[in-house]
Amino acid sequence: MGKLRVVFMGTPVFACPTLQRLVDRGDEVVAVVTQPDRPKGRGQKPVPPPVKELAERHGIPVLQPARVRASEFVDRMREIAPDLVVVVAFGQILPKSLLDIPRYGCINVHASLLPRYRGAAPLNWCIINGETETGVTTMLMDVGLDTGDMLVKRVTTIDPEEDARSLHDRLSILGAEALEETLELLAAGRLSAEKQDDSLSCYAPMLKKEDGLIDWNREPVAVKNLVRGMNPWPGAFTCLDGKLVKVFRVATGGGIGVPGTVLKADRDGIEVACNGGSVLLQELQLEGKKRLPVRDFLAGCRIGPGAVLGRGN
RNA sequence: CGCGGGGUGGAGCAGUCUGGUAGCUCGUCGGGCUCAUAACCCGAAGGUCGAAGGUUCAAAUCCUUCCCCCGCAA
Repeated sequence: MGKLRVVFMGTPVFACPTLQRLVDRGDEVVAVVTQPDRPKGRGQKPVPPPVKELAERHGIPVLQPARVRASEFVDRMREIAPDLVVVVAFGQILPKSLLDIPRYGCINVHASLLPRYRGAAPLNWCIINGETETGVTTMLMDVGLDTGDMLVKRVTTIDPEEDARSLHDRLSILGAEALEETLELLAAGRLSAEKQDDSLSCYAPMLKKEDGLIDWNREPVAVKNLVRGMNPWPGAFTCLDGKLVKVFRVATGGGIGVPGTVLKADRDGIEVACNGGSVLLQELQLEGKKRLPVRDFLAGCRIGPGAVLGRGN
């Protein structure tokens, strides 16, 4: 098999290691497709996606269609005529007309062990649900959402203290490795596809802001999993005096009290009662303020036993 | 021009509306107590109040411009 003409489609940081791997391998990446520059952050200035910046550093032509379904874009892809399309966290659904273009199809790197956690935010939901194991799966894309036949899997364990940032970084590397293995198998003619068992599937929808609201009526470990799974983005949160407080790190404790009530506040953390135990807030951020370790947080913000979190807003 | 909060000793904050000696909780350093300590007691050092200009007898505080940080929204 000769050198493949590859088109890479991806958008956020998660996709970068895989693109970088393709470049390092010497694959012929003839174009990179990514989402349009979008207004971001304060000031709403349009910001280029991380994949675009990486592609430009390597001198790869970048396409940023608002809608990949648009016929102009599909036509453009037909002109480019790639042998293979690699998709990692692109952010748009590919229509059949596009999937049919490359001879070897469209291969997607997905951040879960399919068929579990299909969808946009698999790694966050894995942590939130307290999974102890996850991984990445490459698949031959079809028109469904993450329903394509599976090619290569890589498994990894989730440390009980690990948060979404750490898992994100690890899985983005694992994804690059899984894709590389997939391409090697493809080149060797030994790539085999396995159908997904739909009865075992579950979905991991895009995170919404309100998913981060801490429910103090849940068990300590559930609260901790939420905090881990939402760190660093979008962040688990609660309310104090009508103000938003983001919570980035907690430990579980054994204190008993009315859920949401502060039991004590010292250098070890702000201990908050929940269902059947307590949680110690160790890193938090008050609305409009900086993210702080609990020690610094308490230096300026007087909060003591009896205060109640989660009311208001 | 998307909306809003903020920049005050090393950290986090109060003080700004109603101009008039720079304050709190910590940390640091020195001393004391203690079997001991992250605990307690005594003492000390450390700040051109984000920057520049303006008003005033007098500006952290009022006015103007700029820089930086953060929450919301995307």
